[in-house]
Amino acid sequence: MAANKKISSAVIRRLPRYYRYLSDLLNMDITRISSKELSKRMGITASQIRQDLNCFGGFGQQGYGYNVEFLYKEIGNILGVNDRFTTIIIGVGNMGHALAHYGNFRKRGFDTIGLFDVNPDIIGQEINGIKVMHTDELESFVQKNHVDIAILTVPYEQTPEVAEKVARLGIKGLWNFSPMDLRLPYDVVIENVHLSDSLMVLGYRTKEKFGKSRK
Amino acid sequence: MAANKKISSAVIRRLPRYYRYLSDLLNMDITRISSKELSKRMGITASQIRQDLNCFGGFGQQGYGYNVEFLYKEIGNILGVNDRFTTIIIGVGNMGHALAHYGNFRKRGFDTIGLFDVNPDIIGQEINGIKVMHTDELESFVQKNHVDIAILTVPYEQTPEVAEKVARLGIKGLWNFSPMDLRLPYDVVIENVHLSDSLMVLGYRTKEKFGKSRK
DNA sequence: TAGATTGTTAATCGATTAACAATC
DNA sequence: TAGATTGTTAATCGATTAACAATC
Repeated sequence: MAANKKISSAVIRRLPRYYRYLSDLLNMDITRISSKELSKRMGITASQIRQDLNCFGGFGQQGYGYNVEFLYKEIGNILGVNDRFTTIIIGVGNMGHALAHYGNFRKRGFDTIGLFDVNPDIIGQEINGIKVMHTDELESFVQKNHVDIAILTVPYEQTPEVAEKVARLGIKGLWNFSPMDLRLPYDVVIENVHLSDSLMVLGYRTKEKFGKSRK
Repeated sequence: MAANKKISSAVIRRLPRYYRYLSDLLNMDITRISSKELSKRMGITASQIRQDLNCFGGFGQQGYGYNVEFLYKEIGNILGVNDRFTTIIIGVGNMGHALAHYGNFRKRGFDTIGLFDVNPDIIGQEINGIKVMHTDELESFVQKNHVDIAILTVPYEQTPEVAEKVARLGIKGLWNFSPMDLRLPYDVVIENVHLSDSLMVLGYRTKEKFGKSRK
């Protein structure tokens, strides 16, 4: 039976990964799995799997392992898949556009309910049944609709300003795609997606492993 | 003077972040910075900064700190910004499209030299001066052009197959946007960008911190 | 029951932080 | 020179792994 110690960031970041693997197992009609077998599939230790899961509860059974469907649902609940988070996308450029089209988020518990931009060419366009509104309408929209998470895909220079505005309106989660670390004087959870950082790490590792000769 | 011990993943992942902050300092015409001052800006300890940098060399000077421009260039070199990595994008859907347009990669050392898709409506389109080719032309393209990194933005089901093809052609770096962990029987460096995972972590943290009442 | 596998405690490993001598 | 700040070693902290009693 799990205690409620502070759960570390490392553990939390592994949860979506467990969720994906369990989803795959379900699709393969596998009904039970041991930490040992799962460890082989995921490339992590069985010990870590059991430790991680026991942060949240005893989901397994001695001598049996874990019931895949049960564990899948439990992790889904921990992650809030059934809580349904409402999201808005601010900045419907190429990246915002791509995210608006990405169907996978819905399966994971996120419903996009608003799109915002300042470009008149884009405003009024409909994506996945949602009309792009002018960012000026953001405030009244947020007053009428509960918004959990704002996805920020605005140009670099505008990011701090828009982020502050969003935080001031009381939105509690912020998914930031700009290559800057936001720090806000508001009580907001921020998750950064620094794509260039990720690419640079890949470049470094490729170079480190295979060298880099050509210009 | 740094030894050449194995540099940990944690350190490497911080390099692009240092690079960004140094770039900002340069833009603010700040010529020197101490680890203490940088630590305040970045929200990490000065000790960590000095430890990290000393994995690669003694870039500072006692009593002075670090020369911003020099350090910026050194980290740039470590990351390979001047080595110029060539990249191709496979799958020019919404995400591939967004990445093809994203100018930031060039500044960080990456040149997109090829775009590939199988959709006849997309093939022949030009993005940033590059024509989208059919994926069938991939092999001959890679034989004629040195490609360091393949960016995979193909649909979920096709990802393993395309990844394998790319690896077989000798491409050494693979940036994967599909929500699956690729494992290949080839010597390839893989960096995953699991956007839904990141969003789920944000959802979890928002819920954890502020609760989640509404459906 | 015997075998398997969990939940959990203890041991290990690695990363972060603190401290300080070296030195600009 | 005196003050500041690095580079680096040592101490601490936290995360991962190992071990095993509990138990299905």
